[in-house]
Amino acid sequence: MTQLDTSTFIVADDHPLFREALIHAVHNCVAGAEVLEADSLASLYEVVEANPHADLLFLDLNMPGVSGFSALAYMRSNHESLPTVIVSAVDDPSVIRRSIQHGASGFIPKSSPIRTIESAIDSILQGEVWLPADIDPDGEELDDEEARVAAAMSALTPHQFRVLMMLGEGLLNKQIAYQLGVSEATIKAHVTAILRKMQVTNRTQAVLAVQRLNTKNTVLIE
Amino acid sequence: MTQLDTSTFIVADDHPLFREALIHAVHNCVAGAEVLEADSLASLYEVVEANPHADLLFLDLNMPGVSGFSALAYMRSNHESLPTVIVSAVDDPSVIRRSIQHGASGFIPKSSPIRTIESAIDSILQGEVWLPADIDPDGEELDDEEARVAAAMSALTPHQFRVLMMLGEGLLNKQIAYQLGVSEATIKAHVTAILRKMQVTNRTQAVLAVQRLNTKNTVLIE
DNA sequence: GTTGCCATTAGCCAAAAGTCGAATGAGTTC
DNA sequence: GAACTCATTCGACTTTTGGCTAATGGCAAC
Repeated sequence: MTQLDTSTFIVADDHPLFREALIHAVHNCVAGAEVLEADSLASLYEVVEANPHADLLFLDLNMPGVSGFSALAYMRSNHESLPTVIVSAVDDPSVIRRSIQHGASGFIPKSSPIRTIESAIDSILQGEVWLPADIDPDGEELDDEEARVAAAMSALTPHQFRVLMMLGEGLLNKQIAYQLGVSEATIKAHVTAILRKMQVTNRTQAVLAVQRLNTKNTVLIE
Repeated sequence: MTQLDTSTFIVADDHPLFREALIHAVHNCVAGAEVLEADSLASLYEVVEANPHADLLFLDLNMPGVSGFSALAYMRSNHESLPTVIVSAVDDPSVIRRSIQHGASGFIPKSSPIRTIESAIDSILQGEVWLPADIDPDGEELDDEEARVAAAMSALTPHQFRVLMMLGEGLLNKQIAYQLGVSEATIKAHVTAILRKMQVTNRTQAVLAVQRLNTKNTVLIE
């Protein structure tokens, strides 16, 4: 059992039961650890901003508000000092490899036995990259387009990122403005900035770009 | 070798070499068969409409203009009498299963040996559903949302379908109008009809719906 | 402190998107 | 053949997008 004073962990997952199990595992690894929870992209922002010096983030790939590597790419560039471990029900080798390529410090399949999860946490706390036993992280290169999109998304500011995710739900500027509690003019300004940074000319293309970072993509270039 | 008089086959694949190989295999199975080719969604429309009584269509899942099950879903409902066999470089079990669930008469992985492909063609011509040896077609149910989208897309008219595919490329109404040689007003009318049938309120949402039928989707509902 | 970046907003404008109603023509039913 | 349905087409009209300018305040770097 690793012993760290007042370590802070963040568990971002929309499944309460699994969140609880993971928190339990963390406590077994680090006595007295403080664990914060988030069940959506929105709450993740709040928690991370309120605790900029957290030690480790456990991030589910699919939560309300994001699906896929978008949140990971964003987190890695906007909170570089916060190591992020992906925790996911999807355990496709390509998804695992891409998680690492997008900057994750590890990948824990939800199907892992508790013992395995705990030893994974231990390894990661010691600065190692932890992966399921049968995965070769260097299997394939990251698709060029995917890398380009991830880089573009990294350049987004926090608000821009949130807006982009909401574009990805097919929302109108007006709806986004209402949900974020700002004026529509603000959203338009953000959207314009997003389109520029993503190098696309309209919102539909921006959404298509984001889709490239979905877990769901199994690259199939020919 | 099955013997049929003046059988007509359509091979839709954007890879010329593979098209040729497949045509060769067809000729080996059916002497004197007529084989028509298409290398894109656009040319597929032309060929199918010019030959409404073709006997079998070999369809690649990923061609210029479509990617995923969209074309399959559309073909199955707009040309019910034309059996369609999916031919694809992707040989993920879930993709194979979904092909059948979307109405394909068989699935031939591009990696199959020629002998296997020929015996597959033979089986299919005799009305059987042919699958790679190791696939259980009843593995999993089709995702509800995916089925809903496929059903909605089946209700589209030929023009509406073409327009939807072009929306999926992020094109403007103006660009679609130009490519199809009609006025922008016509495209707008089509888009409105599409939005209604797909039960969404704007083009971005329509595009997101189409994405659900991409090969690339590995269903991950929780 | 100045400079730069971010977030916010307003206002204006042009372009694009979407809705409605209407005309045409093809095909079907009775 | 009259009545009907439906795909396709289009113009007129409204709403949404998106670009541009400009102004404000906050925060961080140098």
